[in-house]
Formats: sequence, structure tokens, C-alpha cells
Amino acid sequence: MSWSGRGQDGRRSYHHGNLREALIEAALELIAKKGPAGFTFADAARWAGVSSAAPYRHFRDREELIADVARRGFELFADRLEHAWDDGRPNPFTAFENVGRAYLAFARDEPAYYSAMFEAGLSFDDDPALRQASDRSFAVLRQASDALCARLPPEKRPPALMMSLHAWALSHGIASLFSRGDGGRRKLPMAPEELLEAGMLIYLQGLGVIPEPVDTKAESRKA
Amino acid sequence: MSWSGRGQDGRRSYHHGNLREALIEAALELIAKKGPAGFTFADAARWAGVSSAAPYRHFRDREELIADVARRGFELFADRLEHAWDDGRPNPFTAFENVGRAYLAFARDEPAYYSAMFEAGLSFDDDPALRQASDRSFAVLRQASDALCARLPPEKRPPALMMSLHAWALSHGIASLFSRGDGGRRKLPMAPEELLEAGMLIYLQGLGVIPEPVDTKAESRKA
DNA sequence: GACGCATGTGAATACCATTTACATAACCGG
DNA sequence: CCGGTTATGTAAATGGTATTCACATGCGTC
Repeated sequence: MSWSGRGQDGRRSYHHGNLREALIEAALELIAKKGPAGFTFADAARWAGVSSAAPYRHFRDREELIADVARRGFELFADRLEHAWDDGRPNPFTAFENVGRAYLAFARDEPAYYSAMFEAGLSFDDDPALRQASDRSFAVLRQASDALCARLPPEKRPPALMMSLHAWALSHGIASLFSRGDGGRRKLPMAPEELLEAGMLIYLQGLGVIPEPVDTKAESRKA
Repeated sequence: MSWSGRGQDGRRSYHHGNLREALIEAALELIAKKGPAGFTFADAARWAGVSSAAPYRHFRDREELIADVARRGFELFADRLEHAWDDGRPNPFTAFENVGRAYLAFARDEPAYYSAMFEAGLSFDDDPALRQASDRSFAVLRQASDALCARLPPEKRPPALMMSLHAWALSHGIASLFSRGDGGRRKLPMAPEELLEAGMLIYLQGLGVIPEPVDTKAESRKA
């Protein structure tokens, strides 16, 4: 079979052959352009060159498509964060910073995914796959926080879960408020990445993870 | 005239008399129930008991109504934050904490306003009134940060603007992720208010605003 | 080669946003 | 009090969207 369902003349045969994927691609294009609210099922169908009823063979309704985009977004997000964490190399502190940068880079470079994930108003309870993908993303932050906490003497050690929630909230707040694909809602005196890095640095110093204001390059060499 | 445009029999006369306000109330109800995306102009009109064309006498389109809700939300938000700040009484540190609690309380108690303000995808550039109201809210955080920074010796003093952005981002992140009116997307081991307070405490300690892990009640008594 | 299931079509239903022409009444000057 | 002007509301029309249903197509399989 022709994978895209097209003959030699370029016209599509009765069956598309890959409609599900085509709809998801269309959704990403459209969400990136007009936000998750502006995305319409009919547009996606037109984009894929099928009738407006065809998408219902692959998704129960419009929301299920968005949920699938969000799920894929979380999978990709988790991959990016895991790659940035790199098992804590070269050292937990530098790796933690890399995760923060990867977080904002994802929000900036994949606004469609990020919108579907956090701004589409999806219910995570109704969709175990979505919940699981979201959990996997969060697990990276959790893991990184564990590693950083482990650096502290047990009596000063904060709850790693709390620390990961703080990191997540700060990252998400900066991403939502200042680092959207459209350039952000508000002018900043610094790049979002710098804002996040400075914030986490101050936070970690407050925890005592960093004894002194520290040169990260020196830190890298030490590890 | 009858302010609500109703005669003694309770039926509305041809003119509503207070439609603009009624539509805004309806919008708040509906946004609270189904989110800013689920809110429809037609529903609001039905709720107010007028035809579906009537709202256009008061708002250019659906978005202008949402923008007005958002603007009012920011005004109310600024009032609440200012009240919590209370000119830095009893001392800047305690007042700063109060602002954080007020932030989350607003997000929890006024989910309709909060949604319209931060999740409706409004463009602040097209609406000076909206921009101005939003600026007034942020100004409270900025003012509080200024006062806290002033406690530090000049050579250790961080940029107050950066600090206020950190506080805003952390608050907004926690509100968005964990403190929505619907109970939040994810279970937490602690109340959102505690999470924010702990986070800001650690942050301020990292800045050196708080010399030691400190009992806030003792701090209040001292001031 | 016939059959069944997956996939796509067209038409129908029911909403919603928005516009337009028209209706009503509130207000205002005389 | 009266007539004109303006603000506010209505009904109907247009065009778009979500969703469903009966029907069509053709891939894969026996």
C-alpha cells in the first residue's frame, strides 16, 4: 500500500492511509498558530484533505485529539528533560541547571505542545495515559531534586518532593508568564533562562546546597 | 426608571436596564463553571434573559467581554494584594508573606477572574486599560520586593525587579499547577499556601534577607 | 474472488458568533 | 405634554463548528 494513500498523480485515494498522524500534525500547526482554543476539528480535517467526519474514526471527539497531542508532548518533554539531566552529569548542580534550561527551551520551541499540555484545561484524571506521561516528566525534576538533596547533611536536608515542586512551579511560572512562543506577555530585563537560573541559584543557596555564590565552571571542573 | 428593567409582575420590560453588568456576572458564573473557552456569548445572553444579539450593544465581541472581566479581575486582584501588603505592616517580611497568601487565595476563591486574567489568551498590547490594571497588580509585588531589598546592605542588595519577578512566577506557577478552584490538577503533600511560603522563605534566605531559619511569629513580635 | 472490518463520505442536526434591518422606549429640548 | 434623537433590544439571516448516522469504498484475508 502507499503509506500516504496517494497515487502517482498525487491525488489521495479514498483511504488516506495515515490520517491519525496527519491530524496530529495538523493540530500542532493550528495550535501553534492560534492556540488550543482556536484549533478546530474541521480545520484539521481540511488540512489533511478529508471530510469533516473522517477524524471521528480516529478520535472520539476534538478533546481526545488534543489530549493525545498533550500526551505526546509530555513524552517528548520527559525525553528532553531526561537528556538534559543526563543522570546528573557532570555533577548534580550543573545537571539541575541544564534541566531548567531544557524546561524553558521546550516551552519556547514547542509552544503547541506546551499549550496542549498546560493550557487546554484537560482533566488528567480521565486519561491514565496522559497522567502517566505527565508523571514521567515530573519524575525527572523529582530525581534531580533527590540528587541535589543528597548532597546535604541529613539534618539540613529538605524534602526532595517539596524542592521539586518549587522548581516545577518556578519554571512553569516563568514559562507561562514570560517565555511563550509569541514572545511573552511582558517585557523582561533579562532572558527567561537567566531569570530561572538566578532564581534557582538563590533558592539553592537558601537551602545550603551551594555554600557560597559559586562559579559554575569551577564546579564543573571539580566533578 | 426601574434599575433592573422589571415591572411589578417580575417580567422584564423591553429594555433590560442593566444588561452590561448582568452579562459580566453571567460571564463570571459561566467561566467559573466551564472555563473561559466554554463560556459562550449566547449562554450569557440567555442567562440575562435577552436575545443573542443584545450583548453586541455593550461589547464589540465575545473577547471584549472577557477582556473586561479580566480587567476587573486585575483591579480586584490589585486591591486584595494592596490590602495584604498594608504598606509593609507590621513589617516588610510578614507583609510580604501576606501578599503571597493573598495571591493564592485570589486564585482559589476567584477562579473565574483568574482564568480570564491568565488563561484566556488575551493580548495585553491591544488593550491599554487591561495592561494598566495588570501593571497595578504587579506593582504591589514590585513595591513589596523593594521594601524587602531595602533591608539588605547595598553591596548584597539584589535587583528588586528580579526578586518581584521571581515571586510572581513562583506564585503563578503554584496557583496554575496546584491551586485552582477545581481542586488543582495534582495532589500535594501540603497546602499550596505552605508550599509558596516555604519556597519564598528559602529564596529569601538565599538572598540573605533572613539571616537564619526563623520563627515567623518571633519575627512579627520583633517588629 | 467474496467477505468483513476499518476507514472515509455526505447529509442532517444542533449550536454559536456576528451582522443587519427593524422595534421600542428612554431622554431631552421646546 | 410632544416630537425627535439616541440607546437598547429583537428577529432573522449568514456562515462556521461539533457531532452523528446511513452509506460507500477498498484493504486484508480466507
